Amino acid sequence: MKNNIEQALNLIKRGADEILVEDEFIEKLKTGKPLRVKLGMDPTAPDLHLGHTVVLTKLRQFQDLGHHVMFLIGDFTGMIGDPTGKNVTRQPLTREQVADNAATYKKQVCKILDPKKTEICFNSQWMDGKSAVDMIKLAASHTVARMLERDDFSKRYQSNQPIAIHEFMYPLLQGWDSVEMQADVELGGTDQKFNLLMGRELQKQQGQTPQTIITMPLLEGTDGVKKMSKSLGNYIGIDEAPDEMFGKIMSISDELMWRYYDLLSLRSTEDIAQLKTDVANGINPRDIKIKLGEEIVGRYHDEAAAQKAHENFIARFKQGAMPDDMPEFNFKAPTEGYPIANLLKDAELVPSTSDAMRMIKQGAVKMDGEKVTDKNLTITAGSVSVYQVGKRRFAKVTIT
RNA sequence: GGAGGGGUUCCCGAGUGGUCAAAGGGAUCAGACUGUAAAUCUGACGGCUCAGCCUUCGAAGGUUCAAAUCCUUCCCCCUCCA
Repeated sequence: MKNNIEQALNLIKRGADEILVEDEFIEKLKTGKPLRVKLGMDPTAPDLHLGHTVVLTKLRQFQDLGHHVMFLIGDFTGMIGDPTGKNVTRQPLTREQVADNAATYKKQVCKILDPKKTEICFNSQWMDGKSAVDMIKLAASHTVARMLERDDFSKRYQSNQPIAIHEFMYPLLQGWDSVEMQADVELGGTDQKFNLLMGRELQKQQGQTPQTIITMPLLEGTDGVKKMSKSLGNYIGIDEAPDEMFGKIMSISDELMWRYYDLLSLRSTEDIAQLKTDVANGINPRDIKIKLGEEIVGRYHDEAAAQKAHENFIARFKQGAMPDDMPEFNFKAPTEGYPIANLLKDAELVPSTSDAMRMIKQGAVKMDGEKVTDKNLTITAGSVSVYQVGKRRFAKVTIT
């Protein structure tokens, strides 16, 4: 029994940034009762990438350990918007936007969590019924000075950026959710620490045992340095096509792969340790990365898609095969023929004819598998060929 | 309100009248190699009807044979003081 707890603790701690308070958490585990584990998300942009799934994966691990998982969709708080201090006060979402996003969220989240074992909550459920008096009571529970401890509030305050009064309510409301949900554990990103701690405070005030908070680090993007984000273009979206997803995972460095294993894989900690040993003993890290790729693609698509993505990858990059399907184009040639540079540009293989010229110079362009060396080449009507730029860009072009 | 600093090609950042399509780094792309779309090395990296031409250095004007660099006005950011 003691061993079980240790194993569970190890799994939970894997990749986690902080567990507050760990001793309390161990005590909770020792009771053997399923813990009520909370994760809240704002239904803002429902376009998830792997970075967002780090906390969800942790939640899934809890689920697998037999705990009760509650996924909270902050449809009420979403109308305020977590004041992340990105710079200015956020535009509140409308009810409709929130409802739309919430539905998308639910669908995507079920790819990671076991839907049958997941309780989905909406905080409008208890917040809508709150009176003005309740709200004032809640607001009275903490001081402005305490709120200003929050990093982004203090930064904004110091730099004379506006902080609307209602933004102070956000952490309180999030904390109140924990009270309503009687959470034993709450997960969040490292940036959520303040809000998570607020839950502990409010729970204590209400005579509940304060929740354990577990913060998860921000996942590095495919570049291995900056955090994964859409705007940096280093993300892997969970809606991406299998081949693309698999390829992107294969493109991460061998080093970063272990980070992804820790934070995204549902494999046991022992299993991962074994993989590390294997690599140390000379197994090609590529093969270990393939396993990761298959797991991830399998989760967001299915087993067959994962298998196929793997095969396609091997075929294309190891054996230089062409992909099964590629974009097709139909162009009308002028009498003197279609200049190759324009063809490549029009087929969206390169962004400009200048780039096409460069690619030809660098020997990156192939027409039906033959390297193109003449940049003044023109294609005459009646030609149907496959054009390739680099290893990854293909297009089938018919000239009429 | 006062004083000062700054806006350069995707990002950071050099560049104070011609040798500037603009150093260097990052990102990206390509080639080689390989163990992979890892790592490493090499190269490319504004556009075009591409050995030539055209357009860029916050915006608009101006000086000059010649301006990212000088002048004028405007817009925007930052630091310090009040």
